[in-house]
Amino acid sequence: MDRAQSILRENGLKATKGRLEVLKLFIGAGRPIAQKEIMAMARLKLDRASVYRVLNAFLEAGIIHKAYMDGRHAVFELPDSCGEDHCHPHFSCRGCGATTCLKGMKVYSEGSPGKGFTMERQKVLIEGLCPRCSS
Amino acid sequence: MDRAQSILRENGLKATKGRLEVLKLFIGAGRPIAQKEIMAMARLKLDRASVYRVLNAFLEAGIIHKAYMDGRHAVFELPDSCGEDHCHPHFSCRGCGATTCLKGMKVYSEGSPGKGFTMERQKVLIEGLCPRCSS
DNA sequence: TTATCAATTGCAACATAGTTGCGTTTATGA
DNA sequence: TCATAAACGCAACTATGTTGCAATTGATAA
Repeated sequence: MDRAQSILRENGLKATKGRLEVLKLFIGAGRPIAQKEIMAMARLKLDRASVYRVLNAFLEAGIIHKAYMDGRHAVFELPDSCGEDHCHPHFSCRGCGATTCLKGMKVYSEGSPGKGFTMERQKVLIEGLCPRCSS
Repeated sequence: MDRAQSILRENGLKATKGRLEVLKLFIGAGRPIAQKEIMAMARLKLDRASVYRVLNAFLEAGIIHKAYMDGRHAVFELPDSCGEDHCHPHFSCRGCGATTCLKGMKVYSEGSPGKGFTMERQKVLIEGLCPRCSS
């Protein structure tokens, strides 16, 4: 029927109310969101523990990934166009705290980390002021 | 007398036992460290709250800066060679959890974040396996 | 050197993010 | 429809970090 349902099925996860709700929020948001926001946006009441379990199940299945840590809490997003090993940078606004994906930017690294280091993933977080808070 | 003392004086901070101890640990470590490590390495007993207050005082004064968030806890370091707006990337080992500064690497970004965004700081965290955990 | 006073500390309580155990409910597949 | 394993809600717990307050201590001035 809908996209959420088929994503869950593809990943061998039961299509429970909570999972559908959370997944639809991710699809609808189109930007990285945190557990707190999920609780606030969800129409049906979800238990905090259950939301974390849903997030962990999604993470394990690769349905979402951890965009970055914002202060003390994690921010998650659908992988969309980014691969596991290299993703678009994220922008975090110092003013309003909002998160944006900078899909138009690419980040290159120069030099090598050193002998013996195996690089698996690169996370880039850019901090500053968003258009609304800049003016 | 010693470097720690003069750093505190330059920044108008009282040279208390706790501050000297924490600052010496940073100087001695030569790598990013977390509050937990500070508690473990400190010879004289320091209160958890006091360590956080020392860290916050140092952050405010610019003596240290937050290298990045590792899971749920922050990792701090002396700024050394890196400016406020752009710093060397950090390497976090998936195996042993150790943190390393990749001072030999530089990170460039291509493209612009979009109209109206003001970029202030860029944080790069590279995850993978360190030489010891790779073999 | 000693007195003074604001800054700092230690303790305890609190806040927040995330996890876990357990009994109950629910989605799936036979 | 029924059986069953997975998922859920609740409550308790862990870990990181913060805050209020009384006691202590470092820097300055006498």
